[in-house]
Amino acid sequence: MRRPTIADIARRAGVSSAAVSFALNGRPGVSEPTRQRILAAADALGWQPNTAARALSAQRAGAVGLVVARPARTLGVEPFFMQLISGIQAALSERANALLLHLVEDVEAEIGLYRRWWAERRVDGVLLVDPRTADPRPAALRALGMPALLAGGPDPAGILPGVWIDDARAMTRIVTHLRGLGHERIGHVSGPSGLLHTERRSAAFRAATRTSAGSRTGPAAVTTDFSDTEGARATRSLLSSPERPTAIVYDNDVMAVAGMSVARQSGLAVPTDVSIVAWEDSTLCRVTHPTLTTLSRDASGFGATAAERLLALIDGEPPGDVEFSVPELTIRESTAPPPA
Amino acid sequence: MRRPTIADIARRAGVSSAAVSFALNGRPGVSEPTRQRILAAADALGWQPNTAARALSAQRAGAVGLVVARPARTLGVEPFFMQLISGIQAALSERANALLLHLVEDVEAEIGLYRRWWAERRVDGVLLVDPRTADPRPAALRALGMPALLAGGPDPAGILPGVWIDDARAMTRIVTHLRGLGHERIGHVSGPSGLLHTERRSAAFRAATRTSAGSRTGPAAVTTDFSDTEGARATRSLLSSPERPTAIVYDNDVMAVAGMSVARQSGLAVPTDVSIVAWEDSTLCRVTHPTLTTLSRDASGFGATAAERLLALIDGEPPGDVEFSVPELTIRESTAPPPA
DNA sequence: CTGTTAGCGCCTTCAC
DNA sequence: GTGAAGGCGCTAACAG
Repeated sequence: MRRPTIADIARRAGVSSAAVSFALNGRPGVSEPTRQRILAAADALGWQPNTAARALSAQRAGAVGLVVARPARTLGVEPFFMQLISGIQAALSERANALLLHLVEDVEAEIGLYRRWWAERRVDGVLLVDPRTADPRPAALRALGMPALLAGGPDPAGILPGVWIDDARAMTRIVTHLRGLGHERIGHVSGPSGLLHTERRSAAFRAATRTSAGSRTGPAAVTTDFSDTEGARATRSLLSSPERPTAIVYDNDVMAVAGMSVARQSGLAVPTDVSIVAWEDSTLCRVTHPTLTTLSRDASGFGATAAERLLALIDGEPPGDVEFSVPELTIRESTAPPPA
Repeated sequence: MRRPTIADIARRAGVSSAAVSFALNGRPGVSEPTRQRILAAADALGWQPNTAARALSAQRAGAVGLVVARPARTLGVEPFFMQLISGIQAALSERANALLLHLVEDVEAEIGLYRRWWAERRVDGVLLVDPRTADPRPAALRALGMPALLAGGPDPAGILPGVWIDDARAMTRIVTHLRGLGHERIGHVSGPSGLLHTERRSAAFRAATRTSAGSRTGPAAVTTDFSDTEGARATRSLLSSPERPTAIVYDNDVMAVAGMSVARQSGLAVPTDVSIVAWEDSTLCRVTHPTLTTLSRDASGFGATAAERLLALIDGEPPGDVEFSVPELTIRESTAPPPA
């Protein structure tokens, strides 16, 4: 049996298909009794709009895209992503939009995909994640004329509107906590320098650890590729420096765990000899001993906000940046006062 | 500037739009020189087919759906999922299909979404994951007449075709390895009993640990919800049982890590006093000390195979089950001969 | 207030 | 070989 169409409803209700369309979309043009009759008929038939037809007619795909240019391996370990997606969908579902997810190798492939999606009218807009310094994507998207929103930072190029979490204040919050415990030499194991949020955190770290006299109170920060291997290497480097830190802040959870192992192997106890803070809460941070003090973000809410903003953008509303809430610090067992 | 249409190409090449359609789809009806002229024109214009129009005309959405009914929290920690998605897309992209991903609360919501997607013609078919015992989904999908494929097991109801990884042989492989090291009392910390793959693993575990005399050689297996908390609890229970095992097999990585901590707190060394095997390799398994011996599956290849089968099903090819490769055992530091 | 009509962009039968 | 015409299902002008 064929799926019911508007024509079927029209026939059943004894009206024209235009009347049905009006009634279904709740707009003026039909009398109330007729509208009721039409709705009843549609309901009886179990009618649902055909996405393709609607998209063709409305010039709107009813879908937005999310492309991720990261190795799947890295993603799997980040609870942040799934939460983000979950939030994005909560917002999209409310407005009957779908999410197209695609994983690619690099930014070039990502741009290629945007080009294709836009030419095919497969999506109405896209959500960009992982903004980078010297990011080619905003300009490419502008050239395409494709609605897009940067989830993860304000666009330094000033091209795309963005939604972001305040990394700087989050970092300040962490450093304040450590300072409050009495730490003076704090280390930072950051992510790759090409990522914008990494840069923001590092800048904030430098600012927060600068003493009133103007000199820094800890060893230099170390950059990594976010992997456990580099997290371990960075930790070794910090712990063997002349100004050995009494606390270390890691830019993700995996590196924090790896770093904790290194500290222990070096004969240092956590948190007695060295305190550890991880950026991003996850199961991983709760199964270790000691459990980790972490920075917890509302990834889901962040995703929802980003999706809503994108939808508004697609609807032609004026673009605008939105700064999302500051993450909370969840204090667990890995942070304590420094050794006397 | 408007996006180019077939009519534009036709005008530019000086032919009818039907000729363009024939040329573009590589079917007879146009002379070779004309075809070339048309292709050149299309290329010059940067034409790409409009998905909505094509979908409407072809009665085919060019997209498949993947609904996941699990808390986002749980997913994030499973590298398996992202790898799976990555593989699915590799296969879909080749045939210009898109993937719609959606996370829901439970199986009822999942079925509701299938119903809507199908009524809206939003997707051409779906990939089901996490098959359960007494799973309502296959019957629901059959009632809808929606193409669907079970990724993760043969359908016990015999309704949907499936693609799966041989959990039984994988488990046998693990037990054989432990037996080879000399272990006789082996424990199993499994996932929730409602999941089919959990059931298969447990059954295989019971079969493999049964001695020739017919009695089992270890304590009873313990079921969990896959969380670190229950993994820890299960480990405590096993280690305090009268027949304390010298080796424990965990159904995921998070529980294995939690279990290792518990063992250590109980004063047992890993692997000297107790060996540990995790199901599913992940970063997590490599940042611990000792590093974990794990069962590594080709999630990406598995996803690609599943997607290909689904596409074939949508094309009307006869359904058929496919058993995917048996996972490899990656031997690391957490397994060793039992204490004498 | 209602109904007729003409597209949205693509594909495909059917005459030429 | 090629062109004209109609339909996929829905929406939006435009008359009635």
